[in-house]
Amino acid sequence: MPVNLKQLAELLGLSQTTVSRALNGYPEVNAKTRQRVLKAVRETGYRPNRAAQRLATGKAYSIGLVMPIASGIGSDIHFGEFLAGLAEEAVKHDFHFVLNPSAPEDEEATFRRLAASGNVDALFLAHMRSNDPRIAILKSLSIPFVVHGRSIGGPKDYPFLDIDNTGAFYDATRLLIQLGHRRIALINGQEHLAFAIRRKKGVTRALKEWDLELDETLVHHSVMTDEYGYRSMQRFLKQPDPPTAVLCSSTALALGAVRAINQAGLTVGTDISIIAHDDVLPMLKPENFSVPLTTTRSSLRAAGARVASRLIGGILDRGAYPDQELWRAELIVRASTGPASAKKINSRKRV
Amino acid sequence: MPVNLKQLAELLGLSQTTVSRALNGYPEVNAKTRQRVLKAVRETGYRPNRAAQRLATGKAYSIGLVMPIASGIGSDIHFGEFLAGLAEEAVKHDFHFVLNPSAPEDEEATFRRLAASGNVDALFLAHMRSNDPRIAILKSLSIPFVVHGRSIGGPKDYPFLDIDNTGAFYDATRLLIQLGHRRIALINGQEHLAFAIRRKKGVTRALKEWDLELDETLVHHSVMTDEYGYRSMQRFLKQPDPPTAVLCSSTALALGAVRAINQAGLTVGTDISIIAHDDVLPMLKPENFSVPLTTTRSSLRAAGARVASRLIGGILDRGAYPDQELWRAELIVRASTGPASAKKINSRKRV
DNA sequence: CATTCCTCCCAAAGCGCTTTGGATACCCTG
DNA sequence: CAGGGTATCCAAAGCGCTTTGGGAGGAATG
Repeated sequence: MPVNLKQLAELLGLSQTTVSRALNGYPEVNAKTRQRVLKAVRETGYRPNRAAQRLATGKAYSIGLVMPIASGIGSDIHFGEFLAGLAEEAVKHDFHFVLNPSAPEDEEATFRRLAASGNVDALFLAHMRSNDPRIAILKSLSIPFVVHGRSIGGPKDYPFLDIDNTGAFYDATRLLIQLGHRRIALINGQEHLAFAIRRKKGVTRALKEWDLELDETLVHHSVMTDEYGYRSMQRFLKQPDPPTAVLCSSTALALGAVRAINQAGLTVGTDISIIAHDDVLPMLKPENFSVPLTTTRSSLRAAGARVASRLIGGILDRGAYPDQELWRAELIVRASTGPASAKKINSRKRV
Repeated sequence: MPVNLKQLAELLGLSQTTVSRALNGYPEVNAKTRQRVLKAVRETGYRPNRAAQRLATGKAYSIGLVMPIASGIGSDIHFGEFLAGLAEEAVKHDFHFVLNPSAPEDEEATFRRLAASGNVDALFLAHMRSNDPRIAILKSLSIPFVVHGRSIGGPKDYPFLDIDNTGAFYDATRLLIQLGHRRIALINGQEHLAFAIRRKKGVTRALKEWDLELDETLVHHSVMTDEYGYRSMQRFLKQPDPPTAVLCSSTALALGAVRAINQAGLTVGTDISIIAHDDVLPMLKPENFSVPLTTTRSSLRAAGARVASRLIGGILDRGAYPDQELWRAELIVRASTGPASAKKINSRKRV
């Protein structure tokens, strides 16, 4: 038997209007009265009825999530982690989700349906590609949205939260170069994804500053699972002139890469250096690697929470959030990076 | 400018009452009238306002999801797949989700809060353990729920959807035994999870029928990732008397196991047989393995959809669903199973 | 023919909140 | 002391649906 606004108002000897206004921060209510109201709320445990608020305000108090069910995305470990961040924040504000599993070819229709339904106040978007067409669609539907990541090319006037992928991989590459590495490999995410393109750009840029060039045979793109990390590294090591250092776009990839390295009889950090991007997945901590991993770190869950904050803030029009945010990833040096070994790697394999 | 009930009623020259009843399947409305109403709905594209329905009925039209954020569960690939099934069905009925990320120790509090909030009509529960305490909690909160999986021990009178894990692994083991295998290994999910316990039981039972015993050194429990499959298999192969067949609790585990097998210079299907449980993950199809995988198959996404159906059906009290369902997994024989090789496996390694 | 019983429909009262459009009292100006 | 602000509060009208409590009309019953 939760108490409702009417009862609360009676209890206080006030009108519903005043109580409502006190709670929603309107100015035309005496400070003392507001305190009384707040106190009564605490004592009675009053919680406004969301259904009634929805009806009265026309807001849905929920955010739409188009869940990609394409191969290797929806079931991706990163998705769950980001979602946890989103949900963590949403639950604080009593926001709901409308989860829409959707194949890539149906996405546009899904957006339209969702926008027209009035069931969501805002949408969230991820897995940006270059010239991603979804941004234009969402704009034309004039429904608020926040993108996680950034497209490449096309208009830039849309709200997003991204990390500085170029910068992160530039920094990482720079570190490797300073340690004397010249043959640097990259095990990256899928080629069409914006973050992967930017990370590669970061590597290229750093190399160019030292008059080095990125060897395309030392770049692999794939779904970011441990298995592909293993395969890629294995193939790199088989090359006539294998890399002395490798950058991985995720700790999962790094896990596989490390295994391939060990299996080749090499040691991470001395024979070959490795830096991974760390999304701070609870199940895959870089400090727990047999050789603790040097990483560029940025919490995916924190990003999820922040996106949720911005979406919710926008809906409640509380507080002014920046429209575009670019988070800088931290470069954290651990034991997996060391000076380029003089020893020729392939010679080892012939033992 | 969506049309609402009032306008629709005016358009039809009927009262809101009658239109509402026509739409909600009440008997006291003439069949012809109902047809007229339905036709008008189609033409106008009328969709009842969910917020208003919520308020009027007191139902939330949404289901609560306690998302485990414990290590290796929330970010599990299987979670995403199940969730996609849930959402797929929910979206058809315009149901929302309340996602609650929660650490295991906070789960009880989360349940209470959720039940008291009135924000959800029903809850969904998964990752059953033996004597899982959460069932009793949910019962005491008297909120409808459906469990995916089943506890082991404790009262059995709660609604669930499970697959016959014991049966599936019994069948699989039987097949292996019939093919002449005697040393059979099991790479299983985490030890405390009910499905893993049951699968092991299935193996044990089948072996016992042939007067064989499950060698505990041939059983590994772990998070079901490709990496652990690899590690487990590697260790099995190093044993003095390695298995000639192995059962994997997921295709991800099998992926790793296959790699270990190949790496040892052995061939799947001839030197060593392998059967995996297949949750039908779009990114990991058993038929696409280098040697197509024999599996026990049961779609996780279908299970998600079914659980959603039952939850939603229960809320709308439409249709009678069985309270407890046990799905039988299909045993699908492909090329990864063959007669036990006469060749001693370890001898190969010494070449 | 009077009565009862269906069948089919309607008016109106909520559900619990927000918001509009005043009121009232008090304080300042000039 | 009249006129104009200002600060603070309230009554009531929705939001769009469901549901209660009839009520009219015709068929069936006695």
